[in-house]
Amino acid sequence: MVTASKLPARRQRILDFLREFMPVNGYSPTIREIQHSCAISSTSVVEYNLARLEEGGYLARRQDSARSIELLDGEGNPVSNNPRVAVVGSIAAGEPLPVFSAEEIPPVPEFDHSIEIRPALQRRFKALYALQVRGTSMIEDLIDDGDIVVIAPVTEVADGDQVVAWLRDEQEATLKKFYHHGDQWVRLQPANSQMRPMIHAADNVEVKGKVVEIQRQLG
Amino acid sequence: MVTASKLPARRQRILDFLREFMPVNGYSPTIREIQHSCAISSTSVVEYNLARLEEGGYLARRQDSARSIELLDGEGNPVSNNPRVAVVGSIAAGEPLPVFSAEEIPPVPEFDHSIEIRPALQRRFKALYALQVRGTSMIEDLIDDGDIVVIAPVTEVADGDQVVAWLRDEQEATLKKFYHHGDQWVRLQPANSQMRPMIHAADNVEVKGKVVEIQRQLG
DNA sequence: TTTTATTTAGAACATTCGTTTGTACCCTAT
DNA sequence: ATAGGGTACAAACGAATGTTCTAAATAAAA
Repeated sequence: MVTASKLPARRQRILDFLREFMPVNGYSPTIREIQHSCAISSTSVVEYNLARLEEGGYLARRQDSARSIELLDGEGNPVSNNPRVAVVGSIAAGEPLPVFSAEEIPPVPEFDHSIEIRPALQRRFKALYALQVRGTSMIEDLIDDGDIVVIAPVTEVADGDQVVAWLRDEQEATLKKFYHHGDQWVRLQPANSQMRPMIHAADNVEVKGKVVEIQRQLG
Repeated sequence: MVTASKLPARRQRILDFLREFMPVNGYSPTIREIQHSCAISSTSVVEYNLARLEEGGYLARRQDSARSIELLDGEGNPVSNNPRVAVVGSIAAGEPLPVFSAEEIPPVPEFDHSIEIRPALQRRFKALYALQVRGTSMIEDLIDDGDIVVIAPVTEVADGDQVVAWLRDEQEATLKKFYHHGDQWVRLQPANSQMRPMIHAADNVEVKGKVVEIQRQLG
């Protein structure tokens, strides 16, 4: 039985991470994945807290078995884990995206906002996240203001792909169509005839991922 | 693509074991568990056959990751209780839709084509189906030629909803935006300024459902 | 404060488990 | 027969991953 008492911060953070990770990925993280995602110095700390959580009825594990954590509900039944991805922020042409200020895609976003995705998507790509589109720079590709795009963090993209491009010098992320432009340059093209394509030095452009799904709010 | 050809006995046995083990346990067995359960002398034989099964589209695995086997169906989609809806046909302005010649939405379509949807959708609506859009009559609502729209078979719709409307007299189904037009009339409006709205007698228009999701094929 | 329980830390260990390599077997077609 | 593809075997490797131990730090209780 899950007691309602408050958990220590560390333990709560681990639990939060599990509740985010497992629906998104469809499988359990390893102890070391928990360790790194929760900024814990030792696997033994993770092990210790997992043991406490198991005692508390929050989860169950199999002995000696990799990726065997199962989240439980208040009655000790396994909780369903439909795939979700976190909406980690918004993106638009030229608008800075502080989330990407480092080079990493945020593994544990503080957002409590996530969207459900088709299970097929999570299988095709290792990690996914979502961004809400601001503005109509991709309107001719039928991506509207307010739409949510699901991003696969791939670095290899083909011409014409809709990509999240990180501009190193400008420290900005933008959603654009990607085209090679000679060897040393890339063209980032809005899907909006009122906006100009931007040519950038290839080494100033870091492709953070590409759009693999668009979700629109419908009545 | 899964070929219909018969598998070697060993390989079939492995597949059978997976299909029995995974739904029951909710997770994938390891190579060595397969090995022992199928009385195989070496892990490399399991590995070899798993590779063949993966090539054949029977399953998918993650590289270097324990317990990562996932079973797939004939279309490379996951075998699971993940919600799917049948793509029962295509729809466009003025184009007949024989599927609706009767009044029923086909509950168990013979189609071999279906798409996966977010589980949340299935929870919200009782029955769902999908149509592939032909033409650009809804382009200004960002529904493109080739897009697949998921339809919830509701009869009550609000002005502005994107609906599948069945025209009794014309025996046609069309995808349009729906507006009341006085008491006895409805206006079916394309989202395309080059096309005209159509005014119909209310009792000639049968709303078959409304669009609740749009899926677009992306690279 | 003193005492006790809880939590964190670091390191090493042991096992699990996917992967690779080399060889042999068994068919079928040439 | 022989060559080649498909399959099976055995062994070993190495990375991934759960486990354990000891000590220190911290929080809670007395």
